[in-house]
Amino acid sequence: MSKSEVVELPVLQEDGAVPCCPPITAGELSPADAEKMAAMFKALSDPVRLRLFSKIASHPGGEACVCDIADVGVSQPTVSHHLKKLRETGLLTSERRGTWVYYQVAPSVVAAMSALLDLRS
Amino acid sequence: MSKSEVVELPVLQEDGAVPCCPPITAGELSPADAEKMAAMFKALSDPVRLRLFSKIASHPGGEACVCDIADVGVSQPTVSHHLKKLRETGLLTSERRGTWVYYQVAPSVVAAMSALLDLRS
DNA sequence: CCAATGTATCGACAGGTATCGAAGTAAGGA
DNA sequence: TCCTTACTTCGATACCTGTCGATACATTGG
Repeated sequence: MSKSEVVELPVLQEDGAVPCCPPITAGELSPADAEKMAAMFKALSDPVRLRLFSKIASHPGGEACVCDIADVGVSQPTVSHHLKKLRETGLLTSERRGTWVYYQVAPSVVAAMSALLDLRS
Repeated sequence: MSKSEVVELPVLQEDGAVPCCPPITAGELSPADAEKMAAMFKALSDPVRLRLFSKIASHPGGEACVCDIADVGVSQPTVSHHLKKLRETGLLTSERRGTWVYYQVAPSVVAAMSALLDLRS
């Protein structure tokens, strides 16, 4: 849980080039690829999680303290629960700095999602 | 249910230019926008639905008969249930032609999703 | 060491959802 | 008209998920 190494979304290969799955319109998804992609979409399928993710992504540097984004209309434990889900899916990473915990958008997440949607053309 | 006019995803404006929601990284999402976007992601957050969508999207013309895509490892009623959800979300449209029912990818769905992910840069 | 603040985990509960078999509807052919 | 095929709807069930209050853990400051 408190690993210091970068945790990457199973969907995303750090290798730079090709994401896990072919573009969604390029051909029939394999069951395995569908499973991975669905997990990513699932993480963003809750309005509260989407707002948290958006708040972090739109912060300068793509990172924000929990205290800066916690105002989304649900209790503090619920915010923590959603952030954990986003972290487990690999969309966010977290880092403690003193009293506060900062969440960052995982590198190349948005770019990888774009690739899945076939934007190369 | 059997409307002949094109049913469009609430998330998507047919106007061509701007989708309902600003790019996810451009700023904090409003609660209302988050709700709409989450609904779209939710529709794609199930592996079976994602495979069905992918099968249709990768078919020539972006449409396919149910009989052509029903082989995804679940019962036929379950397939129908998932297709209904995709239709209700506005990602697919359906049309009966004689014995068979054809599902099509709703126009500009993928493009609109791309816009949400901020691919302008 | 203790208090205060920020964040995470736990346990419980209500509501949602994926799945199935069975039954219903629609179209075409004998 | 009746049967067959294609698909949808219905009802039931097991599981998953979002939410909360209470509690635990972590860090800083006194």
